[in-house]
Amino acid sequence: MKRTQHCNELRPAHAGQTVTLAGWVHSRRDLGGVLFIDLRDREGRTQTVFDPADLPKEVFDAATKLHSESVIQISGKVRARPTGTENSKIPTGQVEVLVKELAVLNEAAPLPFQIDDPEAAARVNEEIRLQYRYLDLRRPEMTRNLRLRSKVAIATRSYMDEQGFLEVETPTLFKSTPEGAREFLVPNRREPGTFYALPQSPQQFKQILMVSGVERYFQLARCYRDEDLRADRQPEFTQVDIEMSFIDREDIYSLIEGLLKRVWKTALNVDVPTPFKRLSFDEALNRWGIDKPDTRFGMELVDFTEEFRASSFKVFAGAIAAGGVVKAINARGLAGATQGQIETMTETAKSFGAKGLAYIKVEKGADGATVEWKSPIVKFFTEAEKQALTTKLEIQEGDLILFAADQWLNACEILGKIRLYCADVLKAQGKLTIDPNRFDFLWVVEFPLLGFDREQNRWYSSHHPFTAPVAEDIPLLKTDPKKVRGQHYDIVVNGVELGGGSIRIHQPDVQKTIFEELLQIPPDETKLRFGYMLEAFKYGAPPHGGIALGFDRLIAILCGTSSIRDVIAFPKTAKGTCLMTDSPSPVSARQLRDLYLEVKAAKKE
RNA sequence: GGGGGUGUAGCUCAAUUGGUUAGAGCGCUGCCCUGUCACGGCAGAGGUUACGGGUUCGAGCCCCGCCACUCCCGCCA
Repeated sequence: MKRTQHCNELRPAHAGQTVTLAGWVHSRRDLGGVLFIDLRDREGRTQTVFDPADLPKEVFDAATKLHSESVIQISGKVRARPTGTENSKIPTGQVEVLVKELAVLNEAAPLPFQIDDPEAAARVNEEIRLQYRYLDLRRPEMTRNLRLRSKVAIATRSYMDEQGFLEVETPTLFKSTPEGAREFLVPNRREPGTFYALPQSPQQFKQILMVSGVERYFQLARCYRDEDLRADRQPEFTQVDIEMSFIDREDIYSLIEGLLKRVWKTALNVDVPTPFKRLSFDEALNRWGIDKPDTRFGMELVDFTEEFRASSFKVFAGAIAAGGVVKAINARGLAGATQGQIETMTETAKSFGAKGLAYIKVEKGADGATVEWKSPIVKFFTEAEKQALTTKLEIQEGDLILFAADQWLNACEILGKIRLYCADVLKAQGKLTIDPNRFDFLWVVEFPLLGFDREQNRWYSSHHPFTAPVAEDIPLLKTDPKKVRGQHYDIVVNGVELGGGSIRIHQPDVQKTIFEELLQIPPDETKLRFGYMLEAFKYGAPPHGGIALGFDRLIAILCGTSSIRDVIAFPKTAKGTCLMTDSPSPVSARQLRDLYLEVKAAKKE
């Protein structure tokens, strides 16, 4: 071994021992005579002392020339630091190593950015951090993220093993199934014109594994989707993929609650209370206007449909007459919203097809004593209507009331977006604070199985076509598909969708109804795309279901970062490129020829 | 595909809103300094203001285009 201890190991008890350490030059403090070098490795750092009175001149001179991040190995004697020079900021601060020997293992060139100052390094442009990712990853914050990710992966594996699950790997060279996300394609050299696709998820393989009798499957599976990226979306990402046989929804809930309890305990030493709250899709929309509510703050949606049914304010009464609803939220403390902020919210409403956004600013009146409702619409309201608003929204001075009048889903979603926007504004103003250690876990259940696509005039699966309907709703499939609830569940924490899954259809006739009658996929196409699955299901398919958790998002939440790039060792940019390796990149004419491919796009300069 | 933001020294940022020779901190180079730990002090080098056009007597700043990074919408069964 090139070292006897790591850089976070030496304590006063080691005094007198001769040790060898190796690592990176974290910082150098040359006082002209004595020279200090902080040596850093993965575990921490240790101060080493070079004393010219005690060292050959060549060794001391070599030490004075060392650059930050050069890799060195030193040997010397551990000693307690002289009284008054201890450093309480680091765990090894009571001791230092008096260097006798120095070996420069690798001399570092001047750095493209500093990594020894955490605050400065965190502000460095991400473009440069990605280009020199190996330097970025040396920063303790990034090392911590990698370490936490590893711990959670291992905790997940051991929990799943304890629960009787088998870890099974599934192919990444898969069949193209052009439903859902756009796929990455891999040309097949052996038969020109045919392609593999990288899987969007191991969905079909894991269901086949249930037919195989595996009963309990899991995998930390790499998934690939060729869609545009976001802070929480990468073209390749990792899922904790799970599938079980002979179970109901309740079994999945308790399994995942146990897993997350274990993960939070392992990663943060936090005890997560279980079971988690459960919300129906309807309730989530009704109260928070979104199917992944952040319940760490209030500002819930309040319904005023009955109060305004006969209103002389035609915008509201008209929406209700057309079968819609009137809902409102109270953004407490936001009466001082700027014109720009109101404008932003109005644009949000309009993007959902609303004509505008009705609001009331509740401010101190001109006389300074009474409270005045400043709003273009309040003149249309009766006293009874105003009274209802005051009571149900608990209106007081400083409030901003925002309305949506539209079809139920649309009205909810508009206010759901605006609620989150208001929360951001209030957070920025310091009027809303959320405990960073608070985690509001909840299940959202009873999603509608199907949605209706007006443009294509057909139904589509709101989750995926293998999701089982709630048993008692099966008769409705042929009479009133809209009312059919799916056995689908999402796990949500703090407004982030951590994962989702469903109990699957295991009866071929139900599956056939979904494919052919509702999704209107022609039988021959069904056979082409899913034939092997339907075939497999003919030979004894157990009832089964599963779930997939976004592992990168999970780690990001645990690390307290909003970008999953911070928890992936080598992430890609928003355009899907790798700045370190400069990929994707062109290939040789020969490679293309081997694949029988021709590039038709104009060459870029 | 659409919208917003950013791009000035190796890094992080300034540049009095179109006006003389584009500055600072850190880093880098050299010198000084024997108890520092973001060591300190002195001196120095370092710029095609992302790139390409345009307007102007004059552009880092205004206009057009383009590239990269980033955030959002669409998209992500």
